[in-house]
Amino acid sequence: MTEHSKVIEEYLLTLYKLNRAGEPAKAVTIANRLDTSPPTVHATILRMQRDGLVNVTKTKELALTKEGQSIAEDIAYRHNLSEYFLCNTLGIPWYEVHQHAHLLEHAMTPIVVEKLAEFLGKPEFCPHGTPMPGTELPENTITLMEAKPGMTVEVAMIGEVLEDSVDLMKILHEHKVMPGKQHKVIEKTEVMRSISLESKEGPSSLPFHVAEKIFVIEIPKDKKRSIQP
Amino acid sequence: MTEHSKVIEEYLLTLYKLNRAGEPAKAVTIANRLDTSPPTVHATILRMQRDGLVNVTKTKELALTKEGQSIAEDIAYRHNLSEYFLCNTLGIPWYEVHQHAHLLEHAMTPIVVEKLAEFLGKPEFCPHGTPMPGTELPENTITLMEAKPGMTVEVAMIGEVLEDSVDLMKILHEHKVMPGKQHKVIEKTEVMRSISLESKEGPSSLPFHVAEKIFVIEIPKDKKRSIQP
DNA sequence: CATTGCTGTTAGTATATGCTAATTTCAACC
DNA sequence: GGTTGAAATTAGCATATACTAACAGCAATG
Repeated sequence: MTEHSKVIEEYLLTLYKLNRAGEPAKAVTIANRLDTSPPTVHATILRMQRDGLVNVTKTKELALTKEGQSIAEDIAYRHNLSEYFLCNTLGIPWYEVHQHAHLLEHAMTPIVVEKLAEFLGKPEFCPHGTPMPGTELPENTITLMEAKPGMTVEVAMIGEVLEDSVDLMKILHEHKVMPGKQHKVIEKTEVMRSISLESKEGPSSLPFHVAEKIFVIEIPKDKKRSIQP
Repeated sequence: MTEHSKVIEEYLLTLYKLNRAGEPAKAVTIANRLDTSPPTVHATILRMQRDGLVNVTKTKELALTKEGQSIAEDIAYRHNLSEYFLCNTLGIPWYEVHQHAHLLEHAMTPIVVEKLAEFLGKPEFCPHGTPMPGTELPENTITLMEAKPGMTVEVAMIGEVLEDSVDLMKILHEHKVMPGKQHKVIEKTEVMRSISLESKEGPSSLPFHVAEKIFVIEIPKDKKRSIQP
């Protein structure tokens, strides 16, 4: 568990998130996500291989080593814990915390992590609904894309890819498409490539590529809005 | 107010602290404080000059520019605020917070600083008694070296130079030589080059070089221990 | 089967940060 | 006034992180 630079920590976290999202972990993907040139990514991955953090398969897939995985989980935890703190303790809007946590996650000593977790009551999900490493979303979680018209669903998690766009996040917030809120799926129109929803706050419409990254749980009819005032 | 690297922020903070302690700000001093070789310090200072953060006088003194000063104050504020948070909110011992804050101070966005300050109630002193930039110690503050035998003093601030040694800090803690605590000055022995104190917690003895860095306020006889249970 | 196009890789640079060894500068002291 | 010693500086080098331009490899597609 040596010390690693901010850059290396970013790469590890990116690989971790790609894994969790079930997306292939390739060098190009990192280049896109981190807005870095392919040669730079290439060189950095060579160093990470040298340092035993990743392995590169014959098909050029990047696989975290035991150590890489372990460090990545640590960073993800620090990130999610920071977000929880910023949102619930400091009152920064949930759709803005990501960017701030992005810096903090690299600046927390193990003691700070431990004490902060205690202070916050060992939360298991960040404000976007992302489970801490070691925790999982409920079995019956589906993406909003998979939800059928007529269903009432409760938002469980806003996919991490979406967090990078504050503008989009803000729109989701305005329509109350956020963890814990319930929405009824009205229709999915192929032509518009969008899904329309209806909630207490009014109607909204989300493009398919966004709906794919929003995870929800179906709410049986008789339990609708059980936790909504 | 461009973005500056962690390294540059460290240099700025070091210069700021040297200024406040009234010590001459030379390149060697930075080299010692930051445990960096003189050539490295030299090169870094050239970059800082180039970027308008410091000026070098004919006598090789390093002087912060307006901008350098402003950024340095900002960093000092983030540092002190972090320490206050770690100590008062998370319950990390006051003599250990410095090292953790050392990382956090470079990872706080303006919004986080603002919200954290509000949450903490805009504190004016860090756990070591260091005033936030803009705040000053009371006029009648003296160093423990200047206190006369027989005086009862209340510790106001543990000089920042001492914070780097956790071992020393821990000893100060064990003897309750910490902000807010009162001690009676028993004697100053030149031979031992140390000062002996006496408090409710018992006697203690501090070497001159440490006593020079501890700032205290004389407590008039009739007010002794007014705030101590 | 050959072309197209994405992905990966090499080559060549640049900057910030770090080091050691050697040299210069300058003030203080004999 | 000359010597000495600390401080500054130069030279030479190394590593991590970045870039562009150019090229290689390989799969999918016409």
